[in-house]
Amino acid sequence: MRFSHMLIPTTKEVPNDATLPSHIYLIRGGFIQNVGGSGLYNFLPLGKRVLDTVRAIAKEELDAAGCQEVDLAFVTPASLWEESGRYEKYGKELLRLKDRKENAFVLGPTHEEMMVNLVRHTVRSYKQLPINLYQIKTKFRDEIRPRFGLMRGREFLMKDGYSFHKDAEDMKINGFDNMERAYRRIFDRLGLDYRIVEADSGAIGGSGSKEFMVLAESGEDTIVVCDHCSYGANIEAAKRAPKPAPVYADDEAPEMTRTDFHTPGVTTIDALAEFFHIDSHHLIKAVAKKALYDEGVEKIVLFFIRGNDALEETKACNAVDANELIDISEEALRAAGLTPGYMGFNALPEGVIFRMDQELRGENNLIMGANRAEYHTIGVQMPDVSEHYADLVAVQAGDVCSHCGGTLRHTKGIEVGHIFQLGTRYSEPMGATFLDENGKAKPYEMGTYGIGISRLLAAIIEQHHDDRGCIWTPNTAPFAVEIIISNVKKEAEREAGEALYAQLKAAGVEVLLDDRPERFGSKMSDYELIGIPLAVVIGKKLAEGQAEIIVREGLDRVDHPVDTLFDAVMKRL
RNA sequence: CGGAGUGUGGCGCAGUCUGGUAGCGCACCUGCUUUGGGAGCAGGGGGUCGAAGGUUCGAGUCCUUUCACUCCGACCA
Repeated sequence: MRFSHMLIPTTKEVPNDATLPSHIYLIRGGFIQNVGGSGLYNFLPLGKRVLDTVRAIAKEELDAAGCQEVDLAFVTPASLWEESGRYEKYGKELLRLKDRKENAFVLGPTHEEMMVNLVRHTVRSYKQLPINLYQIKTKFRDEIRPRFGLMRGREFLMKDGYSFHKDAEDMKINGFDNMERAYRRIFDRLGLDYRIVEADSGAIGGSGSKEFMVLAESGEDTIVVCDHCSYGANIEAAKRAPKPAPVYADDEAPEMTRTDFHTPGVTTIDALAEFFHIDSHHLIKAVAKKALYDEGVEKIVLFFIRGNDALEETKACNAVDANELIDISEEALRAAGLTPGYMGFNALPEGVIFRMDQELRGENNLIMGANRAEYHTIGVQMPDVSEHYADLVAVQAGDVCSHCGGTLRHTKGIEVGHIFQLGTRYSEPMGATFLDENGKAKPYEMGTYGIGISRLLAAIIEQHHDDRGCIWTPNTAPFAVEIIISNVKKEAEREAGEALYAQLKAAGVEVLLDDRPERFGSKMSDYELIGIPLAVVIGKKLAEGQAEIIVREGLDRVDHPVDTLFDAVMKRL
């Protein structure tokens, strides 16, 4: 391909809303173009080439793992979503629309319902199972806040796969584990440094899920990793060994008899710790939220955790089985009969539900709000009622790994893949069954598997760039090599460049020839910005029979005789 | 949705407070020179000032309404 004929609108200017390297370089390098803000992007020729490459790698590995590609309708009938119960639950990210006859549709953000519908009409017998279907298709999610370019657009290319099995064991082995292996191969081929972590199952439902996280400082997800073993988890699902009590000299661990204590003006954990001269480990923090349920039902819920812990909102949301948790104002708390700053789980007003962190179970000698103004209760003993307890807290850096006793730390990741063991979450409500060996109808055991194809372009660049631009990994680069003719008006340079270009093309190499009448500086800058792994510069050293070979990673340059350039390039590909 | 801000040629911005004939940089077009790190000179094209309404002799500027986008928090591949 000739640069002069290709639409590659590189710019010097940084788009003012772009903060991440991937966003900046993909725009500046002419890979993508923003469409009227708001998380919509056009893929220009360079971006399309990379996208197709990533897509092709995913397809190859999935097909090799026994999956079959299909292509489902993008506009999907709302009735299917009502069957699964997600029409309401999914929230505003789901773009709902009506046709001219007022029939309701949604733009598919994911396609569990569609795929179950496909299979329930076509698969009847256990003999046809397992089956694993996927598509690579544009999805639409009306994101609350699109940002970071391709990282969180509203429209994006996603591979979504679904497997159907006769029982849970087969789903785990031939579905879930098989996909984990396929995903490893895909991300390995893409050249990414990633980590597989335990994850929350979120809105899609089901149990047992893992995320593939590309490690990058700019990642939107916080992941917890162990510095000693291979444990890794999204903060939303991370576990730790119970937090040990502070170490006290001799027998100075606090002991108290239960009583209410006058604590005027002491409304924060820090103030409380200071007031009683006690480590916040022994305090109970109350975090109030409003939980939202289907059909507009709202409940006030209190979460009780240690004073030195922080609430992990996804865990908390799961603990009360809510669709969503939102913040609640102090006024609303007072209106419900609560006393901000002095809340505890004893003598709670009617209608307020609560959960306590599981690590508090069996503890005593704690201090907690007394549910009346200016009083805290000391010497609190935790009640022994199982349904009140759940895992609620965010694992903190320095906490202890529950697997090996090592130290946990936080790091940031970009979620590029997610695999779920779904079970019968969709097949059952949607009446999708097959006949088993005994002729009995059973719902399919399902797995579901996603890869953010367009997001991967951003993830690759987040991990592979320098201060000049992109550095594509060998298997993802839009071209394998770029030939830069320094000055196209010099016949000799032009001829040497054209000759090498013809040779490489004939050899089947994806090669870009920069034959533009630009100055050398702009061509080099564009090369560095676009980030093709290898370049050959035909320039002023041609007089001595030399050309220059540049490796984008590190920008190392070596001179090489022109007459053996072709072989030298081929050797480096 | 809560908080903050911005809408002016393709892109980035000034002009708005204090109303008086729309400007700068980049990009683009033409010509000449230049060609190893985003060139120089000369000439040129391109803007319903987000939208609607109002005040005024006169509105990019003042008032009202509205829309969109961006940034900081809750969603997810």
